[in-house]
Amino acid sequence: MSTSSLSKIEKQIKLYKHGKVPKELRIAQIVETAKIMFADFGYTNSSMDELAKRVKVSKPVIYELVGSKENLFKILLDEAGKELHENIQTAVDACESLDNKLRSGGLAFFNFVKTHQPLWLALFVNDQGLFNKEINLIREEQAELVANLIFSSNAFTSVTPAYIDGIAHALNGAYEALARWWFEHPDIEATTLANWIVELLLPAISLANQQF
Amino acid sequence: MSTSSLSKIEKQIKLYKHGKVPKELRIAQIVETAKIMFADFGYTNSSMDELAKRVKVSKPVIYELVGSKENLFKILLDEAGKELHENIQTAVDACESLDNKLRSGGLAFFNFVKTHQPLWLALFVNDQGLFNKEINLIREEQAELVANLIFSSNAFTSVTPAYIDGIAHALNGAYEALARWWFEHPDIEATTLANWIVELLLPAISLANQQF
DNA sequence: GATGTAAACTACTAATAGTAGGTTACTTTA
DNA sequence: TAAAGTAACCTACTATTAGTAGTTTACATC
Repeated sequence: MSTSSLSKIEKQIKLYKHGKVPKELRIAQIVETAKIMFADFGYTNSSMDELAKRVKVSKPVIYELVGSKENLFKILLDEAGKELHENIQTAVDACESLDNKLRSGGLAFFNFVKTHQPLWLALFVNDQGLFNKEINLIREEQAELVANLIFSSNAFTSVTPAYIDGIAHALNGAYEALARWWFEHPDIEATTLANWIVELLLPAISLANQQF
Repeated sequence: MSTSSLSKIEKQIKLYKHGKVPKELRIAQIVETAKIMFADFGYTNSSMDELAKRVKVSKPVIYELVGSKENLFKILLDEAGKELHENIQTAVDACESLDNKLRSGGLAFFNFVKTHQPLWLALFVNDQGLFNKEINLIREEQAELVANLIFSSNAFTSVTPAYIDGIAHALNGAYEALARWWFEHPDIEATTLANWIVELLLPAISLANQQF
């Protein structure tokens, strides 16, 4: 193991010979280590005992400094959420036209996801491994249904299978998100929601149908 | 408490005086009870001890019949997934035109979510209560960004605030879903993904701009 | 060198997923 | 109808893990 594999924080910690490290630095180390663990194992499968072991400190130190496992996760969520938001905002602001803003903002989002890979999964998707397989299977079924619907007959004939599959998943995600949003706006009718998405999609579909 | 509050399964179980109930019926009772608990408390906060207590049976019986907590959850996921899929398929098949199929399928989805309320949350969204507040906050921020982008200037001027907010969340959900899908199709470029969604949205936006 | 305090420790509790091995009520067979 | 077999169920445990009470140690300051 070369010294260069140590993070800035780890190097700073090595300077304290007898192991007593100032609060702020230790917090940074705990958060950094937890980030790795959550990304690697997910929330449930990351244990505070293991975290303490990695930080080479006893458990009460962890609890004194970050409060609880839940809170630790929230710290990381908050951090990542802020970074994500800033990235997209910057990308959007850098463009003039609406379509370029949209393209650029979307790209910033996907780049964020890519650079943070497993952490993004652990933070924003679900507890890793437990039921993702099953839920993804259901989503796959739903997406297939959507794909057959939208991309049947004459629409979108000149388009790749990957595009069809991807857009079907995207639409499915739009429905899921709208359903979650609905929980906080329960006064709205189900038919209204269904119409909203139809209105959003029909222009694109009509356009595709005209093109053949 | 009136007898009518008992489910079919509970009534059947009452017929067995000495408490020894056939396997199949006991399994049905366990699954039914677990469904209520997961919906009420979420996965993590539902304990197998409590489940055993409610079913009025010892824990090993539960484990003998359904294997594990994870498996129990998967049984419910599978059940709900199948029902959801059938509902939508039926609704789609009942219509002729594309836009009616889309409307009808969407409605079936939202109706499923509504009738199953807390169970849908527990099964498809996330472990209840833990981080939903924080994740929703981040989503709220993202949606606001999207809303400002899409619905700024002259587009969609004749539209309600609820529509704007809802569609912004839907779009945000589309991006999230596409990112998840991307994990299984890593060969695709981020710019491609960004373009896909722009292409899907631009026709609707252009149309809205023409209308004013 | 004595004193205050920040940083850390040992050794627990409580909750909970899962199990080993034994018991009880019902069924079948002679 | 008594013995044998078995399906349903039980008591009493283990292991893991989030979180805590109370104590000790290294260092700075006087």
